[in-house]
Amino acid sequence: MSGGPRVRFAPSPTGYFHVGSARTSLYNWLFARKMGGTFVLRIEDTDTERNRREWLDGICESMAWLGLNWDEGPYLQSERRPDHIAALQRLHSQGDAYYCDCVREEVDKRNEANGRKTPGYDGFCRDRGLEAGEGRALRFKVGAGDPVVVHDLIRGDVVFERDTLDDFVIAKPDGSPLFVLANTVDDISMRITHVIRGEDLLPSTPKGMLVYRALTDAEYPAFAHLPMLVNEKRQKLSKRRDPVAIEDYRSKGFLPEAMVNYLALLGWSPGNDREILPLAEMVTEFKIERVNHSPAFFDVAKLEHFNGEYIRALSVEDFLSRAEPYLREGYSEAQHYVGSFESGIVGFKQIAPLVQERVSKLSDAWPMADFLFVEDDSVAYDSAAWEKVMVNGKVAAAGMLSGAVELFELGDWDAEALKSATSSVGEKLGLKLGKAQAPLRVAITGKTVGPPLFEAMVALGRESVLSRLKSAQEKLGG
RNA sequence: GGUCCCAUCGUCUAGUGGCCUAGGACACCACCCUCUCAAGGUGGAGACACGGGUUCGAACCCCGUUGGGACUGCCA
Repeated sequence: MSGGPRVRFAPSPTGYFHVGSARTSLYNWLFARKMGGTFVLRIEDTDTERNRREWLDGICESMAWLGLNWDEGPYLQSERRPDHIAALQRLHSQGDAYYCDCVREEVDKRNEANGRKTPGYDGFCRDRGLEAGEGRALRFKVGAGDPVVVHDLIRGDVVFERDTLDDFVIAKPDGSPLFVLANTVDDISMRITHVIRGEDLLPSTPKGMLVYRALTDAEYPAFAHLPMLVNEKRQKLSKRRDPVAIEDYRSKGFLPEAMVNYLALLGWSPGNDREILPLAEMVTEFKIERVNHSPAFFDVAKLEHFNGEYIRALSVEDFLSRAEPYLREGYSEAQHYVGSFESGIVGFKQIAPLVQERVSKLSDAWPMADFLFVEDDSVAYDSAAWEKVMVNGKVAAAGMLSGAVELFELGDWDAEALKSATSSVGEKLGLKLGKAQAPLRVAITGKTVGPPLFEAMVALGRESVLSRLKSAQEKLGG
């Protein structure tokens, strides 16, 4: 493939894969797919203090899970160090960079003494002609000249006067290249044509452009700065205080297609009133110019709704296979009272469609169906449910249980028959079906809510149901 | 403090000068459906931050104010 645009997603592996990073990655991916371009994955791991191999693996796994396949990479920025060093040397020898031995405190003190309004670096070492040495960082010389204009595909032109740009550091005293340098050098050598990234990087873009021009006459890449994702306090999502790890959403039972769909709509809309749309359609509809300017709140409630929609759209077989790992997890964490997983799953398969339309996350399946996995004498009664239905409504509950035990012994064992049997027991007690089924539900599932009761009874089998009704009777009587 | 970005219902958004008494979705409320819970259906409440311009006409264009945010690191 040549000729098409080249974009890159360039995360730094310093933690779990962030929903904001996922959104950035997705937009790059959509753009590349839409334009028939190339999507490059580049890992910016130059900060050796904070980077860890496991985070890198996490990024790759999460991207694969979301279906964001990359065409090149992952390239490790750390392995491109020779290129960066060469660029550094070239900038220095060209006179575009100089060594500086100022420390923070000195600069601050000078700025204060000079009453300088912009408290950044003051250019103290610019003309001192220092050579490389201990404690000497390399700074890029911004100098005078025309303002730097970032042509942003989303925001239009953003103008930066050069005197508002400090001479920024491009290499540490030990020679390590820093972000703006490494990032720019890599974009040049990877022939990146479109830089699509978070708005937090907008202030560093003019600096990158200066480095870019000092290193090559090639045309600048086009830039597109995506609006931030924010929390309820409208602040940039933070790994420390906000629930942002893609891994966590995955383990809670969110579907990758729902996640991608939701993320795509955070800052972009196809323009008609459609929200739920398949990936392929997002690709054809995607236009980077249509991305919003303002920050978006990551609303888990809406994500859950999307997830529910996607779960309900699954075939039953697909739902079953996707839900099974979550059932296994619930099962293994509840081992103190469960029976065999295999027998439970047999029952689950029978009511799967009924569960499917009631959950918004795959992890909701276990609490809704755990009664299928427990031994008949170990139903875990929810204490509030027992109190409300069995204790407060003791007379009705006792009547329902004994009536049901009597009727369920004989007769057809299907949902319709069980429903009418329950109705008739209820009628004798002056109870409508809604009230009548409650004690049976608690006796059988331990809860007041769950999948449709009569189908659940069928899945459980006559023997188990009778046994559970009798256990409840005993507990109630005793 | 400085530089830059942003501003439509609580939230995500549609809207690119007349189609807007501003549309959709989530959340919320009510009702219907109903064996519980969901799902579904119907209805409801709910927004153009403010002030000036420009124009026959402004949510849309310009300026200002206010508010929010990002950056301001020898992190990325």
